[in-house]
Amino acid sequence: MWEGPSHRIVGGVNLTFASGASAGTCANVRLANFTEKYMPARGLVNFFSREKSVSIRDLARHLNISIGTVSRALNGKSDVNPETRERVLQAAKTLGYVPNQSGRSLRQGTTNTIGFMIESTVETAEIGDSFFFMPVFGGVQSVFRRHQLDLVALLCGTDEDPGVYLNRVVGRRFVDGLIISATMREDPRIPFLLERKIPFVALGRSAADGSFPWIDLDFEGTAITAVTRLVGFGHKRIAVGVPNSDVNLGHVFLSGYRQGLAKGGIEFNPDLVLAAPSNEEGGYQVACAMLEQKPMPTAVVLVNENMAIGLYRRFYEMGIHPGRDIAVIGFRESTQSRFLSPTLTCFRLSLRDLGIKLAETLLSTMPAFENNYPAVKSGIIWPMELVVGESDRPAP
Amino acid sequence: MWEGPSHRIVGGVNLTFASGASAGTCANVRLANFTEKYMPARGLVNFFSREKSVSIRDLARHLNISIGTVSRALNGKSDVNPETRERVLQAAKTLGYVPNQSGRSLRQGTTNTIGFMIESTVETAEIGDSFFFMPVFGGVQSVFRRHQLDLVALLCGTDEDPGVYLNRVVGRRFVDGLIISATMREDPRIPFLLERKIPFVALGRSAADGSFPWIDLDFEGTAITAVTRLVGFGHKRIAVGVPNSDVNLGHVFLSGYRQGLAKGGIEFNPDLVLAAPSNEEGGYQVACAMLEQKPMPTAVVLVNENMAIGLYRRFYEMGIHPGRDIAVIGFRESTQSRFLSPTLTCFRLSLRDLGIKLAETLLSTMPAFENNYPAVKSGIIWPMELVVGESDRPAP
DNA sequence: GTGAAAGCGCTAACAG
DNA sequence: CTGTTAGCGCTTTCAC
Repeated sequence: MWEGPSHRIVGGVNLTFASGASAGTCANVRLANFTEKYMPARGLVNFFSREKSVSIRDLARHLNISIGTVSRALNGKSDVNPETRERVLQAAKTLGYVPNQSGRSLRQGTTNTIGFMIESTVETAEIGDSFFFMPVFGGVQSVFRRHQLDLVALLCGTDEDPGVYLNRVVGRRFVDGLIISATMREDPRIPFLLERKIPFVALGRSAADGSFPWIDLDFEGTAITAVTRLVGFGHKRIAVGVPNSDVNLGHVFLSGYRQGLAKGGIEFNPDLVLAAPSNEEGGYQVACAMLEQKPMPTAVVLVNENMAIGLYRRFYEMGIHPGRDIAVIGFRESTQSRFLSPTLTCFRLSLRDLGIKLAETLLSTMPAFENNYPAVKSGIIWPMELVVGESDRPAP
Repeated sequence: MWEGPSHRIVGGVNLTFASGASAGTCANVRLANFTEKYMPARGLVNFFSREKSVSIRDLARHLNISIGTVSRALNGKSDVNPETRERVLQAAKTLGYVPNQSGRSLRQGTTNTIGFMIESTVETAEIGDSFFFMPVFGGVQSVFRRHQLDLVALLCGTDEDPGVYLNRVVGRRFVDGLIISATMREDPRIPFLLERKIPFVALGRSAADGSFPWIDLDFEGTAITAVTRLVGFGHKRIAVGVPNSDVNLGHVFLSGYRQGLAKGGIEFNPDLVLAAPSNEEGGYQVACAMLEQKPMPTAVVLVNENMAIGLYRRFYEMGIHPGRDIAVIGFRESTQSRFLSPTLTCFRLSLRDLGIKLAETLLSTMPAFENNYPAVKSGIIWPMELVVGESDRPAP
């Protein structure tokens, strides 16, 4: 993992400073030497029929043994002659046999597939950049592979109700378990899954009555840390950018913001709570709202790092420089936040580790795997460490 | 769709200018009023058993008719008494019946599921930001919904070979069709899918011998347009940032770059071709490489808009301002490129429409749907229109 | 217009 | 250790 030297990591008691003002490294630039031209496509063939694939019966016939034995050999059952097993495995390989999942699922009642439900609506995609999800997926998969489980992302379209979608997915027995994200404050998916006894874990808390397995980023802690840091710099008017949807993390973040203020002896001012979409445009709007206030806040804490880009832009248009004229603390460290100018003060976490924990938590709730994973006793709040950038240095 | 007024859209013969220097809008900022604190989770219940779901047999028993009739009623067959159908539908609703997909698939040989294969490796995720994929997914789904097809994203992990993964997905009969992305110059997935006669469409050309259905962004045309524009501004030393992987779009983009140079009467200089990862860090590296050259190129064309962020950063560190001291043209217009400072000159496309076309192209190759969709005669190059930002105005 | 029955590919139970 | 068989849930003949 590449790390920009201009960030100082502040985690727990450790405080490290890096030298230099450079955000990146110049290593690994290679000159390309592509000379060939791409080949234009010719006419298209038609795809009329799917080839019949080889079934377990074909395999058995080919080996002149029964399908039961083949099945047992393939599934690693103990009561099968090693030599026979070898022959079966060999034949399976040469014939290109892959078990039909529908057949297995129908028989076993499991699909060996886990779904990660992500919503593609703009509003709910609070943490929805793929450079968020991709490493999380990677971590999840690294665990699932050990158990021959496949991960698929379930894409609930904009024009479909998440509840209806979930009902279909669950009813069809499409997956053995679910990871849900973008948890709402009141999220009907949770009682639904609990009632159906579908194993699941939520990426994000909710306010739902009744408990369920979840992991959430430390929105509360980061907000407290950020506000406390700004108060320490002498800031008094600290704005906060929160989502304008009912996604629960907004409530949690705001709670932390208020706790941080209280800790610093500063009175909460509702006018400084600015709700906007958790993206670049939302950040632009937050900056606009700040500019209208008199006196203008001297600092702002954002629930989402993408907001920083739009916020920077609006301030840039006004000749206001973050880190010089105003203090900005973003949320999650991302490639972008490292390469912004000025680099963004924000919080770091290992998305891959988060994915691993999500997977382990899910498996601990599944009958087939619970022996391998200790039951999670309660929700998990994922710690994040402060990464000091250039955007929040000045005291007012 | 929100549109930043500072961009002038230049598409075909139309040329529109917007006034003002603002990149965004201040509308729709709402003050939040979240007062309640989130509820902490209590202890966890254990999830030991999945509830037995209602089968078609249960439904039949409940209605005192045969399962065959129930099936026909649910599937909209004509030879069923309207009254009976009504009773069945009603009962299905009240009992919460959802057909088991494995049963259907086993019987019908289709899964009613389409897979969109995305690779989570950093290197291959050339166009891998979710604000790319999400709208594409949305478009795809809007078409699939008409045919009761579900879209799932197939996540090929970093530690798994795409070929092995694809083989498993296909062999298991997990999906009826596939959309593959991040097409490599020589992509073994393509002959594999062609040979197995699995319906698919590729997002991205390849150099593969033999034809197949694909849609690709106009990397060639955009490169030509960008270079021609820069040449028109008087630039002579124009660098190009391309991917450092074998993803085919790099070759195509470079081809367009060379064509643009040739058109402008400028000799191709291999030293100006800079290969780097298609992300912020890569852009940083490209800027580094440019800074080392003497004389420094006066303009640069990037194959990926994320590179612009890192490139901006490196130039910022050196006090070099894009749009004033150097000309930058990025690739795809994104929320980020609109909110960068200066805004990025780049190219616009409708990702949703792209998704729609992908879906339609795929369906045209599937026996069950080909009647509804005209066969695509060859690969499709998706047009993009120039969006003039602030990053490329000056002639040197 | 409906019921009965076969069978998709697979695994598990049981008999030998 | 291996073969036989039942049956997972569903759709689709075919008979009536």
